[in-house]
Amino acid sequence: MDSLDDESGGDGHDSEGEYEDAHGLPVRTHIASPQLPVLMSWVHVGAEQQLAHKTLVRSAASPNVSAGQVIRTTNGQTVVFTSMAGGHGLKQGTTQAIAVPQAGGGVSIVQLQIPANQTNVVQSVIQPNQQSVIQATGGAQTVQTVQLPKGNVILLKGQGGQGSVIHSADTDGGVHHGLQIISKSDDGEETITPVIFEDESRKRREILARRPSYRKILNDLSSTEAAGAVTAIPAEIKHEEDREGGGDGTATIQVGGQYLKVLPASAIQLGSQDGTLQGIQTLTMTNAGAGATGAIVQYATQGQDGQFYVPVTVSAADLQAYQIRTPSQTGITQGVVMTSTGGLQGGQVVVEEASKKRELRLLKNREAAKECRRKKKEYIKCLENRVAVLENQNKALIEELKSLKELYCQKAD
DNA sequence: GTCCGTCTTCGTCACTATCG
DNA sequence: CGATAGTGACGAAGACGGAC
Repeated sequence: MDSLDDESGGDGHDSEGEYEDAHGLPVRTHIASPQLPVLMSWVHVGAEQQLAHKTLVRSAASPNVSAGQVIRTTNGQTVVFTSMAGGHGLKQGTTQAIAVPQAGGGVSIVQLQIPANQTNVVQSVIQPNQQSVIQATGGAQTVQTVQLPKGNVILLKGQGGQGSVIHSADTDGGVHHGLQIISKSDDGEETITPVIFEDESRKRREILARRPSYRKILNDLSSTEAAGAVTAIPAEIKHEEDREGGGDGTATIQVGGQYLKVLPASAIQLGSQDGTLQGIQTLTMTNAGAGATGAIVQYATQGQDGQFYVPVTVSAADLQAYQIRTPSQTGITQGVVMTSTGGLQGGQVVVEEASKKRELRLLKNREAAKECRRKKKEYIKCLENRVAVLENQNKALIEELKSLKELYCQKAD
């Protein structure tokens, strides 16, 4: 682990460590607190703070949260937890856990044990993907060493010298915690964004129980992301490449989810984006020649209920409109209108529009599916995180109970 | 190296909820 | 009521590990 590097901050309890993040940038971490950093909610730092990662910090501490925690980044890379004295902070003599979800996956559980009757300064060197240590000093002498699980990172990372400060102002008896993020740009301009904490984790759990979908669960996050705000996210909160539909310049017709490549020679070939055909097997159209009076369209379909309607004979003089329908399960009719008066120019516009419309829809749906899966992953991760946190809490409570029992027995003796 | 089973990821479809 | 987003279900493709 890196050496600890004490440094006095505004409250006199600052100390910090340094490591390189995943991008090779130096990240200095700093956790200092006479009590423990007690963040009862997910703290999300949006893009407007120019942070490379979402910052999610949560503590599984008791609902009695004291005001005065500070999470500070210097050049966007230093994290400071500071809890001011007073308020309804963590009780001394307890063990607390901070769960830190990782941007690349995984969750770090930081467990901090606070000795009784001592002033606690928690010093930390948090190293990614390494076993790290938080030291909590009690008073002048006592040092409590707490191990962080592998892979822990408190992600508060800025870019280009930008820094962010999450500051909690003391408020009314610790009931509400007016945390703020102060983003400092290169020119020294400060942007203060309030951190909205919901009151209790229990409330959030209840919300979770009522929420049937990831959308709703993550609604808070989404809204705050859009606003660029830093806000509390329910405890159960919470990217990629696209494949563009290729176009070879040939007009395509969309029929029942398939693509018909329209060739100038009045021949229609069936094709799909991935070369496979579902349901529609063949579609051939032959013109008897430029002067011919008829066109024969053969359309064979297989599977589903692929009904279709095609004119079998058409007059060259007429505006020939072929409408091929494959009533899908949704009832959406994907019609194709094409003219065959010597060419397919007029129909190509319509065809292209339909094709583009479909491609756009597929693209959007693709994106939506990705986003949905991402949220689902996050959701599952958060549930797992909650389990870990609650297990830690449970362990701590058991320990506390044990010690109280011992104390009681001693007094009884 | 090959085959096979399992797992993961992704695209698509179908359906529902929501919104204007 | 139509457009859109969200999500479950399904299948395809690839990765991966184990058995041979």
